[in-house]
Amino acid sequence: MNDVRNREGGVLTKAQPIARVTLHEELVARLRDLIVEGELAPDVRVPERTLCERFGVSRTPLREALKVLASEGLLDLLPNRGATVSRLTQADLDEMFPVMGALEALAGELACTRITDEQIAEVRALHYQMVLHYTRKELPQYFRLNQRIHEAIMDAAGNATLTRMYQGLAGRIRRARYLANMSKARWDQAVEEHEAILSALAQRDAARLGRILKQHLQNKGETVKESLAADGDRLSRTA
Amino acid sequence: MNDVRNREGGVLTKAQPIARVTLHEELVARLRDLIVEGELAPDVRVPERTLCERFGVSRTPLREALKVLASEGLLDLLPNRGATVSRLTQADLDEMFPVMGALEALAGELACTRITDEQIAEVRALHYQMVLHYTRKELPQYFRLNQRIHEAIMDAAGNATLTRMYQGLAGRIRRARYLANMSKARWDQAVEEHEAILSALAQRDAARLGRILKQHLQNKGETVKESLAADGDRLSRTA
DNA sequence: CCGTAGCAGTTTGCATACAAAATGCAAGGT
DNA sequence: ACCTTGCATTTTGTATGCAAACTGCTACGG
Repeated sequence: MNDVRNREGGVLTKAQPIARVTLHEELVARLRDLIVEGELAPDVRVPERTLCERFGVSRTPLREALKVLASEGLLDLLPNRGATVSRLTQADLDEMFPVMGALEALAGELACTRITDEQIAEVRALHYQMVLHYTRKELPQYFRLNQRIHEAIMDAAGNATLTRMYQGLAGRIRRARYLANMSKARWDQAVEEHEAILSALAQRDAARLGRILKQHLQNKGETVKESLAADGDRLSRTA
Repeated sequence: MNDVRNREGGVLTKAQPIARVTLHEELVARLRDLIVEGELAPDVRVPERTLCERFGVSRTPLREALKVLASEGLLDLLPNRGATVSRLTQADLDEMFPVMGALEALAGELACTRITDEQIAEVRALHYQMVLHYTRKELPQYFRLNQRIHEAIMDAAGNATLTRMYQGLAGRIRRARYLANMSKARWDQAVEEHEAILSALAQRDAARLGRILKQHLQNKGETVKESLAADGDRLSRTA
């Protein structure tokens, strides 16, 4: 599919469009990474000039990138006073997790109606790999697999609009999750919930999967909250 | 609250920050209106120069605004080939209404847990005013009140993150609703659903309100779909 | 001693300038 | 007649320049 016929009737498989990325596009991606990974601290003014030198570009594309990131909520732009990484407060997180819950619950419900057996098998594979990391107490790998499972369900939902909103929110939350740890009890609970997620998905039980995911996200929120409370607020002081 | 004490102990009510709006900010708002109201047709290239002359600004702030609107999904930006208003396809709408349903359902549930009697009274007032317009078959006024009711519930939910995502999606959907009409049966049904919404909200029955709103949005989606099917696809050819 | 005013340096907002890419058209070839 | 090719024009992407706003410091006055 997606082939094209030229005049003589010969078939030309449509080539991948050459990836020509404009500077501002690239800058948006790079800056987003810097912010998510905490390299740029919240509330610290980052002069445009500094960033320009860092990336070797002029101010014009950089400013375009800043505007985009501000509209995504990662930066705050004060007129005539430049950009700061927006601080993620506890209140922000309290707001974000319920929204994530609603989006993921919808994704789960939609996924149940259209997921293929192959896709379920893939989620199952990811799941068991994740459980393996759990038994080995490998938290970073666990997180990575965890994220991939949620993304796989999101993909199976087949709703690009939903995915976009999910990714936007997930990107902001990830900043917090970078710092968060997990108590043993929470980790046990999360894995149990993932067992239930897999089971509901395999049975294509939309209502149940929706409920579980909503609860799962609420618990994730609690986990992050506990972790931050324990740590002291590292979100503020990360260099 | 939010007052500030100066050195002598006198109270200074914190004044509204002077609205100094930068050009690109203003441009984002104005362009958004042009797009939502259909003044700029989908898929038509709009050269930057034209817009610059229209607004009397240079290309720099205009381009910053274009990047933001593109990140909101209202524009498509093709490298070296400028901006076009993104076409709202039937498939897009099919994706958007379920997401709206999930967001509004969450808003309803949250609202039930924190809404005050005064806020309920206000929603009730809006509701009866809306019903009045319904009995008089005043569709535009009906739409306006309808929108305000949904926004009032959103406000009552007290979740700024949720509100932002809702507004973003609502802005895009509104483009379609501008053109949509309603059959008598659909209109009757919508008003009935709004009665149920008011009732559930007044009883602060979160679960029920959530279910009703989700269904309500699904029906709205069906209504728009029918309307577009009847009209032929006006979204494509609006001048 | 504290507080304010004024000034130099910095930073931002916007306009303009220039290079690369795309578009449209006309001339030439098949 | 159609398709290709090359060139002039338009449009976009990025860099630079300039004026206005902000920042921090010093000096002056109470």
